[in-house]
Amino acid sequence: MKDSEYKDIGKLFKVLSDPVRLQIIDLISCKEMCACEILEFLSISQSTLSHHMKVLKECGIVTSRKDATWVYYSIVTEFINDLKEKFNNITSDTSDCFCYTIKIECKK
Amino acid sequence: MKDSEYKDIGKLFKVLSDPVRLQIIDLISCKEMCACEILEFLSISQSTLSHHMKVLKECGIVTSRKDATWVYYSIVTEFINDLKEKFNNITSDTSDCFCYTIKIECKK
DNA sequence: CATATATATTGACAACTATCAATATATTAT
DNA sequence: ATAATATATTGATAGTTGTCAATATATATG
Repeated sequence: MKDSEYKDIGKLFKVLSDPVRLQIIDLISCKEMCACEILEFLSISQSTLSHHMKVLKECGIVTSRKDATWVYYSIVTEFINDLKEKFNNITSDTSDCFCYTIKIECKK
Repeated sequence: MKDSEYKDIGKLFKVLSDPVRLQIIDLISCKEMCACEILEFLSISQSTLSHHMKVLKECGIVTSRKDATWVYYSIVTEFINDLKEKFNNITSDTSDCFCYTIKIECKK
């Protein structure tokens, strides 16, 4: 696995490291919700929610569609599954770990 | 799911959000390694590695055993699996999502 | 005891970010 | 047109953290 891939996966985990964003994901994984509906469940300001939704969208975890004044958000399941698979890869003994491809000189 | 649970899971994802720590996990998921061996694979200082190993240990993802001057690190698989399960819970429509337990007043 | 190696800790600094109030934009209803 | 509602953007701020050099501690070896 390349350096850049660890960075990319790290960025996604960074997005998932915020408890509010985890709550949002939990909510919209049950059903599609508009921002004002999500906001009712949380105790944050509207601008903060808007910020979180932007972060979730920009990284690919969430998608949205606009209907009149409302913006409906939902989870991109394939994207999440892809991340899960990559994490499985990292946490198990797989041949594409860079410990098999990089030669090191260890004095041990 | 309680507020504190989202916080706890968020903290674990925070730990996983660093690309260097992801590399370390990838390495030691292949086989147990001592710090100096891990260091050979990475381009960071020894003190930085020590810091990362402390973070990984303190959150429960990694465990260690000391043998002479060497400290050997390995993954706590059950812990990782537990996190994966919790993430599956968050990213799917499950009855313990707080959208089912909290009553909201939405004008929609 | 002295030297070398392995690991941990401390302190400092730069970079990042979650949050809010205020404001802006867009759409609907009256 | 005006008011109300939904969402986004713009600073500003406070808190967090990854990194390194320097230092400390621990163990083995000669």
